Amino acid sequence: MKTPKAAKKRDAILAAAARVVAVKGYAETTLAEIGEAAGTFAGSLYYYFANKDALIEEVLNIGTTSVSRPVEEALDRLQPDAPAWHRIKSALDAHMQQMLVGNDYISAYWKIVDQVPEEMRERHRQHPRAYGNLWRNLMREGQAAGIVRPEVDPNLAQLFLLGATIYALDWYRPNGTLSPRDVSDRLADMFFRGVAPADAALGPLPTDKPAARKRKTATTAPAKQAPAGRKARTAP
Amino acid sequence: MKTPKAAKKRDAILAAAARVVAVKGYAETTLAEIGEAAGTFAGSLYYYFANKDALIEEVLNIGTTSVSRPVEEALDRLQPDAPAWHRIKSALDAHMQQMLVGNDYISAYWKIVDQVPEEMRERHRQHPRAYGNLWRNLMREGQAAGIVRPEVDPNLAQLFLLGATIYALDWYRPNGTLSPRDVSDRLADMFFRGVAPADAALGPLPTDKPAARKRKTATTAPAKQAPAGRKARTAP
DNA sequence: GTCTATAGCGTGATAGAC
DNA sequence: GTCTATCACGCTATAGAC
Repeated sequence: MKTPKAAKKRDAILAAAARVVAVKGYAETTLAEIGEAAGTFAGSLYYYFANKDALIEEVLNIGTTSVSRPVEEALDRLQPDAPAWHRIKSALDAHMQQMLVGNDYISAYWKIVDQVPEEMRERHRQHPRAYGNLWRNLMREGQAAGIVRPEVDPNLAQLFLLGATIYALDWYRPNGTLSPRDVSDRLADMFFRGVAPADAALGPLPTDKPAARKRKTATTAPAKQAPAGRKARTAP
Repeated sequence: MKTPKAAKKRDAILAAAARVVAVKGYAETTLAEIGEAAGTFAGSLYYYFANKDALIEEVLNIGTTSVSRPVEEALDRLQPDAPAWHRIKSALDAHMQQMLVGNDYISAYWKIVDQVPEEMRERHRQHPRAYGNLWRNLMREGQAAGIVRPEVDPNLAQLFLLGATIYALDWYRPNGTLSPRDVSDRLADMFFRGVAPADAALGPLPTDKPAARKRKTATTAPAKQAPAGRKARTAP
C-alpha cells in the first residue's frame, strides 16, 4: 500500500466497486465481480482492504463527500456578502449537478445506504447529518434575509427539498431533455414560489370527515432530529 | 392452499415476510427468519409459495396497493364536483397517512424496490407507473382549475412532490411531534404556496461563472417518461 | 505484490417421514 | 399439511506459491 503504483490500483478497485455496487447493490455484489471489474481477482483485494465491508464503507464515504464538498466549494466561491437567494440557489445547483452527473460513488451511496450492516451505517451517520445541518442553516439564512417565510420549519423544508432531489436519482435520465441545471432551476422555482399562482384560492383546508382526524393535536413544535425507533435510511 | 385455515397461514407468512424484509432488506432476509417470524420453518414455506422470489413479489404488490388504493378510495369518497384543491389535498393526506402509519408492506416496498432481481422489478413496473399517472392527472386537474400555474410541468411537479414524501419514510419518527396529517399539511403548504413570501425578491437567477453552464440548452420540452438507460428504482 | 487453491460457512431448495 | 434432514451451490476469507 506504499508505492504510488499500489495507491493507483487501490483507487481503481474503489472505482470498480462503486461501479458494480451502483448496479447490483450491497449483498448481490461479489468480490469476484469487483476484482474482475478492476482487472484483478477476489483474493487480491485483501491486500488493499481488510475485508468486503471496509471496501464498501470507503465507497460510501466517497459518495457523501462527492456531493457535500462541491456544494461547500460553490458556497466558498461566492462573495462573502452574497445574498441568501444567491447562496441557496448556488448550493442547489451544485448539489443537483453532482447528483445527476452520473457519479458511480453517489449512485452506489443511495443504492446501498439502507442495505449495509447496521454498525456500518451507524459509523457513517455523521456525514449525512452534517450535510443536513448545512441545508438547515441555509434555510435559516433565507429566513433572516426574508426570502423564506418565518413560519416555515427549516428542518422540514430541507427534508422536503433534499427528498425531491434524492428521488431524482431514480427518475432522471441523462439522455433526456433536461440537464441537471434545468432540474435545479425548476425545482427551485417550485420550492420557492410554489406551484400555485399568487392569487390562487386554496381556501382553508378541506374539512375532514368527522372520523378522519384523531391523532394528537401537536402542530407547531419543530421536528426533532429523530430521537429513536423504527427503520431509517440515514436522514441528513 | 384450499382450506380457509391454510389461507390464513399464507397471509401470516406474507405479513411476517414484510416485517422482516422491511428491516433487513431483500438479500439479507433468509427463509428461516421468515419462517420463524411466522411460527413455522423454512421448508414449510414452499407449500404456500413456489420460491423466495414469488413470496417477495407478492409482498411488493401488496406494498404498492397499500398506498394507491386508499388514495383512490379517498378520491372516490369526494363529491363528483369537488374542487381540484380539495381533491389533491385529500389524495396527499391519504398518501401520507399510508406512508407514515407504519405499514410493513409499504416499508418493505421502499426498502427493496431497487434490490430485487431485474426481471421482478420489470414485471412489477406497471403498478408505480399507474400511480404516477394518477398524480400527473391530479396536477393537470389543478392547472385546469387555476390552482397550479400553467407553466409548471405536471410530471416534474408530481415527481418532486412524491419524492419529498418517499424520503419521509426515512426521516419520519412516529413518536415525534408530527402526525402524518401534520406532515401532509406542511408539505402541501410549501408545495402550493412556496417557502418564499409573496413579495420576496428572488430576482433573476444568479449569473453563473462563465465555465459553469456548458450543457445542452434544452429547457422547455416536457420530461419524457424515461426512455432508457441507467439504473432506476421504478419511477412512477 | 499478485495470483491460485481451497477451507468453511450459510443459503435456497428438495425429498420424504409423519 | 407440516416438519426434518440434507444436498448443492456460491460466497467471503485465508494460506501459501511465485
